[in-house]
Amino acid sequence: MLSKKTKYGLKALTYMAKKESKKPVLISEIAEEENISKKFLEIILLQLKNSGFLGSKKGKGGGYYLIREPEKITVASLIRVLEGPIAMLPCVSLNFYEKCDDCKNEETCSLSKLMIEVRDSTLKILENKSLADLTNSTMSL
Amino acid sequence: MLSKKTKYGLKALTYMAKKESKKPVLISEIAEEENISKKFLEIILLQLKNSGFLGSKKGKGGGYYLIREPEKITVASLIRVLEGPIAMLPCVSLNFYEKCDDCKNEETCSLSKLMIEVRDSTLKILENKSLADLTNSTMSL
DNA sequence: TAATAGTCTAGTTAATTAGTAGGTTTTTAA
DNA sequence: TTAAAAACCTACTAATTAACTAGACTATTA
Repeated sequence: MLSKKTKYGLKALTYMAKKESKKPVLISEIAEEENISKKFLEIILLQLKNSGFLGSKKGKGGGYYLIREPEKITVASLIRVLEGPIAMLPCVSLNFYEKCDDCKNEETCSLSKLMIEVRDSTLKILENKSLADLTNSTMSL
Repeated sequence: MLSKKTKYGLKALTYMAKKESKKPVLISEIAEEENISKKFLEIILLQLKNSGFLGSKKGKGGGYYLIREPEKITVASLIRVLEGPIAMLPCVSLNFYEKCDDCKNEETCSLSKLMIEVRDSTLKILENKSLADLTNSTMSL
C-alpha cells in the first residue's frame, strides 16, 4: 500500500500539472482543493523540491511550480522518491536493493522469481505513465 | 513492500509443500531451515491455520500440515490473509475496499484508474500462481 | 515596511512491526 | 500412567514509521 504522503504528493503534482499557466501554485490552494493537511503538504512539496521535481518562489506571488514537463516525469520516479521501493521485497528491488538475511541463496529462493515478475509488470505500467497521463481523466486502460 | 510476516509465511508454506510425505512438519524445523524466529513463526502458522490453510496436530509426531493441495492455493489468497490488501490504494482494493476521505469523487480521481491498472496486472500474476508453482525453482517467467 | 508565502526545527500521537517470555493443553509412546 | 513432545495462549516490549502539528524564521514583492 502507498502511504498517504505518496498519494498526496501524486495528487498535488497532478493538480499542478493540470493548470495551464506556469505561475507558481500556493501550498494552501492545493491543500484546500485536494483536502490535504497544509502542514503535511508543506513537507511533501519540499521533499519534491529537494528531489528536483519542483521549484519554488517565496513571498507574494510565490508558490511551487513544476521544473520539468509533465510528459517527462514518470509516476515510477515519483513513487520512488515519495514512497521508496516499488518491488514487494527488498531483495528484488532495482533501486533499493537489500540482501535477504534469512535466505540461504537468493538464486534458489522460491519467492524471488515470482516477486521479480510482479515487479516487472508493475514497472511496465508505472514507468510508462507520466504526470501528463494523470491529468486527463479519460486515460486509456 | 510485503512484511516479514508475509514473507515468512510464504516461505514456510513453500517448505511444507515441498515435502513429499504428508506427515506434520515441526514449527522448529521450518524455523531452523528457513532462518525464521520460532516464536514469530508460531504466530504466523497459527494464523494460517485459523484461516483454513493449515491443520495441526499436538503432541509427539505432531506439527502443521497443508489442508488443501498446493495446486489449489493461490499466492494471492495467502498474501490477502497474511498481509491484507494487494492494491496500492484502499479505494481500489477488491477485498479490502475503503473510501477515500480526501477524494471529491472517486470516478474522476486521477490516481484510481492507474492504480486499478496496477492492481489488475499484479492480480493476473498472483491469482494464477499457486503454492505448487513456488516449490519448483525452475518456474517459468 | 507590511503582508505574503515558503523553510526550518522540533516536537506529538497512534499504529504497526517484529518480535520475546513463559506458561498451558493435548497427544503419544515408553 | 507418566514423561516428553509440540502446538497453543496470554501478555508483554522495543523500535520504527506514519501522519501529522506548532511556531518561529527567511525571502520576496507591492
